[in-house]
Amino acid sequence: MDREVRVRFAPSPTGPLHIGGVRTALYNYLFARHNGGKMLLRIEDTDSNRFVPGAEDYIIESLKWLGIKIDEGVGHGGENGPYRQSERRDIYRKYVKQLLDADRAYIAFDTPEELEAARAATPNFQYDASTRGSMRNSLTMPADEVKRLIDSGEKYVVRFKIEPGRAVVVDDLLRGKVTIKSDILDDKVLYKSADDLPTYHLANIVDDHLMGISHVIRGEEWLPSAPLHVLLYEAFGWTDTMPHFVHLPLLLKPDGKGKLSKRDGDRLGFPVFPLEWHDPQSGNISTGYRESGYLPEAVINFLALLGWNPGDDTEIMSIDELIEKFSFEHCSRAGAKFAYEKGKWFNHHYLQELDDAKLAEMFKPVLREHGVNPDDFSDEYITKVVGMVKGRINFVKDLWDQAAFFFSAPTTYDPKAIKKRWSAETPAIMNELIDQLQALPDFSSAASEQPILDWINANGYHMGNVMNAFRLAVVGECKGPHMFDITELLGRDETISRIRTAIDRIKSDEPTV
RNA sequence: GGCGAUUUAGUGUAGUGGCCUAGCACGCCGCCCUCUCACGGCGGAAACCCGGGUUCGAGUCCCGGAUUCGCUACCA
Repeated sequence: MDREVRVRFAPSPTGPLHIGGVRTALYNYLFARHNGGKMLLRIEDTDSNRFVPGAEDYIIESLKWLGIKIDEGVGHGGENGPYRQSERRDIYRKYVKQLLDADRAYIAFDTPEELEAARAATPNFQYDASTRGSMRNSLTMPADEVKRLIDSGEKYVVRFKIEPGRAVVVDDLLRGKVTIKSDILDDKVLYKSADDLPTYHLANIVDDHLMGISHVIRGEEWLPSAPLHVLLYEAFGWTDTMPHFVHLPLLLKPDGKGKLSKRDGDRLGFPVFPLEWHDPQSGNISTGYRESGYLPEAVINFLALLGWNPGDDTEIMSIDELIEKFSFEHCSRAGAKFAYEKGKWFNHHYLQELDDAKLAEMFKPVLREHGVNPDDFSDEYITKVVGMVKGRINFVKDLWDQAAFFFSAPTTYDPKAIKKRWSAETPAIMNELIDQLQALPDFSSAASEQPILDWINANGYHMGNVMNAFRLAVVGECKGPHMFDITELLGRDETISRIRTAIDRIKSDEPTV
């Protein structure tokens, strides 16, 4: 394997990039970088019917957000272009002709209706050596008739002529040699005159060859057609430079059966696309990992481990570490259920490593969404808040649930907490507490905690009840960081004001027990 | 139906014939910490698809079955 490593990610612009496609791109990228090779991005838009505007830009932006860098290809320049298949018609035409001239392919005029009829008539109909003799093609029709039909504008396709009786071997780096009998292959359509475009199979082989691809790393759904591709390389006489194949296992539904689909994400509550997608046809909006608050490094780390491992127990890895450790030696061959719960954990982990000030910046838009103007608070204040509560979040937006009380006084009080911690004597004790707080020479957490605790003990009050009533008054419920860290940040005036409000409201709004 | 791939706890996985009384992580449960919720620390329940073989010895090798997934288009 002395050849320069060149891999490609070749999606179709038929919609947003699926998370499974992202993983394929990632493995391509990791493998290329690990071996000092190049990663190309090719857009396979040979199906004009399924083209979706915006999909191409979406793919490019997604890869960029994730940090998967493209060396060559659509949107990135390079010397082997064009990298968009719809712009390579001249090239494909030439190679189709080559196959036709060599008698390795033929022209077929059968209409979709005729094909359907043939399939209906014969149980396991397949357009191959056993049936092509009875179809309308250049093998069964006189040459001048073929020419006349073409000249008259009759639509036709070019089919690959597969000879039966051969054992075709695909050498897959992950699965070893996979052998298939050529008899079960059908005469695949390579080119359609209707839109003057090749199908995937032809375009793929021609482009991979011309672009010097050394390794074809793609999803397992391509394994069945890999023998066809091998045959195509043979027909073109390119076997000596045929790329190595790697067919990656698929991403499966977290529950149930089958491969992961967009519906699963909607149903179970997780994104299946890297970025938010606005469907141009339906107008529907699908959320993305980015918009859902995932960090790209978390998505990358999580995805990398879905079907691959470094050979030891290491789980937290930066993209550079992944590149360093990546190899197909440690790839699994079975499909992996999409363990999105673990994805959340990765995000939690990477969020903890983020600088508090950076997290605070990311929190500001969330504050605005909840009607809080972050400019009303200092960056220092928001940063401190974030530092206090970030340990309990999986997403940036979770910060609001944990820290809302730092930005506005509670307006309601958790009824269960009231029942448990707010008795008839509580208001009096809270009033005493106000006096104590007022008397504190230093309101900092470190300096205020002990005096207050001492006061509680000296009066024989119940520690849990007093502290939780205090917390209930300030926070609105029994949760949150260390009480005195909260009050230090809030300040003496705000703290006392909240206690007063609570004494007032809890007494009047909620019947005390 | 045909063809191919696949199979370790609920999930992602380690394991390349003895070091496996099967490891790690997520999730779950418990304990500790504690004014609360978390975090963290400690601990727990939980797996080699089944059946044959080969071998002194099999999660690891061979055969058969089952399972699951994919493909079976003028889609990729």
